[in-house]
Amino acid sequence: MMSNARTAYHIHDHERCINAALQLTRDICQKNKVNLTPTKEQVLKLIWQSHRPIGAYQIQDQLARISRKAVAPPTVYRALQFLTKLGLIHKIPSLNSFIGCPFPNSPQSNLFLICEKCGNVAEVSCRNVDYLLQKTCENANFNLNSKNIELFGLCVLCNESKSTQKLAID
Amino acid sequence: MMSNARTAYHIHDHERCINAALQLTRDICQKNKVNLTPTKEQVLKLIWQSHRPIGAYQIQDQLARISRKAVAPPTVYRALQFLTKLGLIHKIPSLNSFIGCPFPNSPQSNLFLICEKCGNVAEVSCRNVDYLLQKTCENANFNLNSKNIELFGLCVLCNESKSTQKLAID
DNA sequence: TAAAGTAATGTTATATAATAACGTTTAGGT
DNA sequence: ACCTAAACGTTATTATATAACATTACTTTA
Repeated sequence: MMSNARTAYHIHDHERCINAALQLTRDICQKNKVNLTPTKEQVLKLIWQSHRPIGAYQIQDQLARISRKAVAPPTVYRALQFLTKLGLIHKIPSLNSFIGCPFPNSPQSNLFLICEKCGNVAEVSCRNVDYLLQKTCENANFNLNSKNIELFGLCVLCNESKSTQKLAID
Repeated sequence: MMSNARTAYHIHDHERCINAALQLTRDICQKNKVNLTPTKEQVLKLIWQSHRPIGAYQIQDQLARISRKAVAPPTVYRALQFLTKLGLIHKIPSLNSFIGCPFPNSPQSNLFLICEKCGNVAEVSCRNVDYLLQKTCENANFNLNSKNIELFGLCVLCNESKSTQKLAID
């Protein structure tokens, strides 16, 4: 089982998360012979600025601020599509927003642990879950291709300080 | 394990699905002492017209046609919220659309088997999956509240006739 | 190096999905 | 008949996403 729940839900050196993601991204782009343009890299960085998923239009705003010029939605959505195809980011459909993938090379598909209080999302990659879901689908004669698994609840920190903590906002 | 995959993905007497859903709905509304108004019942029927999820604006169109007058989005969304709260329908976030719940009384949360070809969706309620996900969350110190599990693939029929079948549209 | 090709980006418009805010109607209860 | 609360209507707006086409920039090869 792989998971970034330990870092995502605790105080940590987030620069390391960002750098790791960037490095992985560059590797993967090179392997796939695709071009990581400045805009795309900037979008990736914006997504990785925290462990909270970010919406396309928030990205648009921030990108416009950084680049000091107007940015239209297609620019953002193109970058999002590019990064999604490579497995570098994921869309969380129930939140209409996007999060960086901590282990884009993982063969398993991923669960999202979505903290309803602080908004942070951790990703878990688990063979047992994959196996059981595969079996469940076979029972139903369903030929499984892909999954989106969103689990909502409270992360460690928010759970410990249920009443005192507020929704963390940048 | 409960599942409506057998009916959802096969030719069947769909009137029975509709009637069962209506009966359950009336029971549940009575139990909860809430009022199933004609509009809400009509929306439920529209959602249950097939095993394919339907969007809010499709519901709007059809509702307007049936009632022979203009229907605004809030009317639809109110009905959707009402039915969702009672567990009678589910939103499938990745499709921005809504599907009737075949067993609203089930204590487990549900998996959606989404056929990417015909668009039909079956629901599966499975204790093992629930248990394993609960355990997985405990490992991550995550206090699980609710889930959205969307599985994409091919249903029996579409899988058997991969090349011949088209996307079924009403 | 000029021309052609292709990848990336810009631009404008529009489609699609959801909600806010407030006014009106209507169905019981007294 | 009158009051109240729930349901519904209405208008406007916000949020999310994509279509279609123009332009730029980079590459490659004649």
